[in-house]
Amino acid sequence: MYERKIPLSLNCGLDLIGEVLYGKWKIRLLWFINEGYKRPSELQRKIPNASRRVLNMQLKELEEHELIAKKIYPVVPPKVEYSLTEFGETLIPVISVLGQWGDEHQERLRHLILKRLGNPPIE
Amino acid sequence: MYERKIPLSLNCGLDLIGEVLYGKWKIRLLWFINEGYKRPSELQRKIPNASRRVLNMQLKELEEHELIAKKIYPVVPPKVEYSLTEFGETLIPVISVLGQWGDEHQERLRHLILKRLGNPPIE
DNA sequence: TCAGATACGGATAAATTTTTCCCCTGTTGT
DNA sequence: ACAACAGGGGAAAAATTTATCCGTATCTGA
Repeated sequence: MYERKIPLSLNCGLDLIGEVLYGKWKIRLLWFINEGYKRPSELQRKIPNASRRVLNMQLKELEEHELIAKKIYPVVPPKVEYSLTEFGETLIPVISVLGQWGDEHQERLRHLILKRLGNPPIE
Repeated sequence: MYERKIPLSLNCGLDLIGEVLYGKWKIRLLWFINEGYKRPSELQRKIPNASRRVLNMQLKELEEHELIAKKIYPVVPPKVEYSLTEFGETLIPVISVLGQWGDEHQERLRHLILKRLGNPPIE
């Protein structure tokens, strides 16, 4: 695994939540799992822009942070299901607040973001 | 400036808020500005782990996203003060929710994060 | 038998972000 | 005269995160 070279700060709550939520797709993974999309292949279809590899890596991190649980069914073809842990569920209202703010201000945000970026490739 | 090569997604509120809040120090900058630390040098002292350069860059992005306003006093030695815009203020409750979650679960989080990372350099 | 679905993971490359280093302006204090 | 502080910013290196490409398995349906 990658070995950090720059010191980590874990002083306040913001540092801590940042540590478990940073990662391009983590919030969306939590969200979709909460909505009932449990299997890796379902999640990959919900987030087609992400490479299969990163989703697996981020799922593993979420699991190591005890936000989700992974259940492997010993069947063939393989079947895996993720679910939120109790701890992970406490994060749902938080993510919901984030999403609401974004939704409430969508137009303004979209405009500001695009303005700042010139002509970025979208979607 | 850096020119994006990977497409941006701006579909849902989560994408949008992510776009303005991602950046290692942005949330903390907003927080400290809200607490009354307005001048660049004060902010740098509050966040000594960040390089001076990045703070300036992230402040500029926050400004372009209209979350903060920059006032330059034409005096010598130079004096600059940042403040939250009305728009930026709407984000404070959101950040507060993030911080609270992190605070509530600090012990568990600290433990989980350190466990996953082996022996990371801290602070 | 071959294509496709399910799932996992190593190695390497590319993209992106952050740090480091050096330089600029002008005033104040020693 | 010189260091320190106030505020900036360009260029390049380093750190970190994501993407791409490949290879592992077993079973099902055409």
